[in-house]
Amino acid sequence: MPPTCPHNTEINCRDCRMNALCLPIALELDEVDKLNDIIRRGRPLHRDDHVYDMADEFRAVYAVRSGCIKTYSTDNEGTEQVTGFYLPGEIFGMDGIATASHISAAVALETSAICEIPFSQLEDLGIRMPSLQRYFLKLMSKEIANDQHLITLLSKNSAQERIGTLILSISARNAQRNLSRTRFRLPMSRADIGNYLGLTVETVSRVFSRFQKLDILRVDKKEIEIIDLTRLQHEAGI
Amino acid sequence: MPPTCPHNTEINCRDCRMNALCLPIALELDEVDKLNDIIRRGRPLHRDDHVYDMADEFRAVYAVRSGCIKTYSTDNEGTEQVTGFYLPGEIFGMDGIATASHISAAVALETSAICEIPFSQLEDLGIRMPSLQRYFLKLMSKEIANDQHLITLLSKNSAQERIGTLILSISARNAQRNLSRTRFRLPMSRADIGNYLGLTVETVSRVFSRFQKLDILRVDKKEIEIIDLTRLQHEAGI
DNA sequence: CGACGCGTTGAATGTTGTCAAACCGAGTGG
DNA sequence: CCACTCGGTTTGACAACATTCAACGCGTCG
Repeated sequence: MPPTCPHNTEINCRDCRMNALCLPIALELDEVDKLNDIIRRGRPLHRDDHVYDMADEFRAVYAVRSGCIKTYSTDNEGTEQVTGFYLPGEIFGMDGIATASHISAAVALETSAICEIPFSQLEDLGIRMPSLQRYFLKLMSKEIANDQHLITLLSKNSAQERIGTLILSISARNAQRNLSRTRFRLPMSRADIGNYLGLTVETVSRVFSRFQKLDILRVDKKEIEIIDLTRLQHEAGI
Repeated sequence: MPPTCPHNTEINCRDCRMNALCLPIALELDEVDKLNDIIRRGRPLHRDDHVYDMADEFRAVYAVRSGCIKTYSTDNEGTEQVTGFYLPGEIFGMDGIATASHISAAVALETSAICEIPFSQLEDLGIRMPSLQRYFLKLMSKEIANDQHLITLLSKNSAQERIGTLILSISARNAQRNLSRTRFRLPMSRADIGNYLGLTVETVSRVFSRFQKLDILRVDKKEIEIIDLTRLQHEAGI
């Protein structure tokens, strides 16, 4: 395996191809090495492997190196609420800080590699490296901002707008990683999309069909091609 | 004015009647004094006075000492999304950390007193007082948890359940401040409630009427009395 | 007094959910 | 090799809940 292969356990932050998106972006090179020293990289996760479960003790936050992680919570009646999809370069697991135990679960949607960042060590490092501390606060604040965008989406927008917005979000995040903005594979099922956006599977399916009929998207199972980006933005209300 | 009057500008954290809910809860007495030194208390805000506007430079976070603060964001078409209601003892304004400018606005719903906590000084203090740093991270994490509860509410619950849950939330937060759990005044308008919960004013009004007809609530404009708490919890899906 | 903001109520409309059926591809076992 | 199941997806018909549009009541303030 070349050193930059995302599934490689031996990789370090300095060489990781995500270091322009991930925590290292805030750090000087020597600081990156200190961060690298506390990070634990396990073997790749397979589909349906859990990173943590609801109510698990909170010990670490995580960075996605490859694949896709879904976070969700379950209420007392057992119904799931998907709270986020995390792509390479993104950090998840910050929900547990307040209560010392996770209020959501995290599961791999496909074969994924993640970096585990033990929180107590990250806190210690933050005290010695204010830029890291500040960047971590920024990350949490960004998480709040994301959640509030989702709240607005759920509160104000139609099924079509919600789904259009999600596709555009994934497209933009792919572009950040120098992947195609217009052709990609959705890592999540229709059920996950519907759950995340407060819609039924049937509605999700119908909206995909409508977008296809309107020549805005070409949809083949999970493969998506955005044919008319402008019109998709318009239908998404952007 | 007695020293504990919530509108008193001269009050300090040590004597503030909210110190069992607010940031001081994490601190030793001498640390509270250090925190107190950086806090700025302006004159009380009146209804519709803004604490900050969208896109204002992020300089501070804020604690509510009395009254009620509403946060909201506005999209490019000018439609508002209410993102939160903050009661005494609660902290708001953390949305701006990521972007250095606020992504929402904060406005007083009634005469309110707030404490301004300059963020750069809070950061400095946090480096010297790890317990403060940790508690602030907890606060942000709690904000994330709140947002995710709202996401679930919007995504999965009916109008009746959403409104019931909001009333129960305000009731519980009142109880924390040793106010009545069953009789209180809603500080926000029907429009704000609807906006927050993704419903129209008419729907909010209808649900209040239904709860009243079912002898679960007694509603008189903004005055609320919870007559049957158990049944309200049931209707709210709890 | 009249205008206005806010809240309530009614009737009609519509988007989305529910229920049911069928499809499709992948994997399994006879 | 084929029939089979199974999960995920699609489509249709119908029902339900919330929205929309409209009217009205009530209190406040100029």
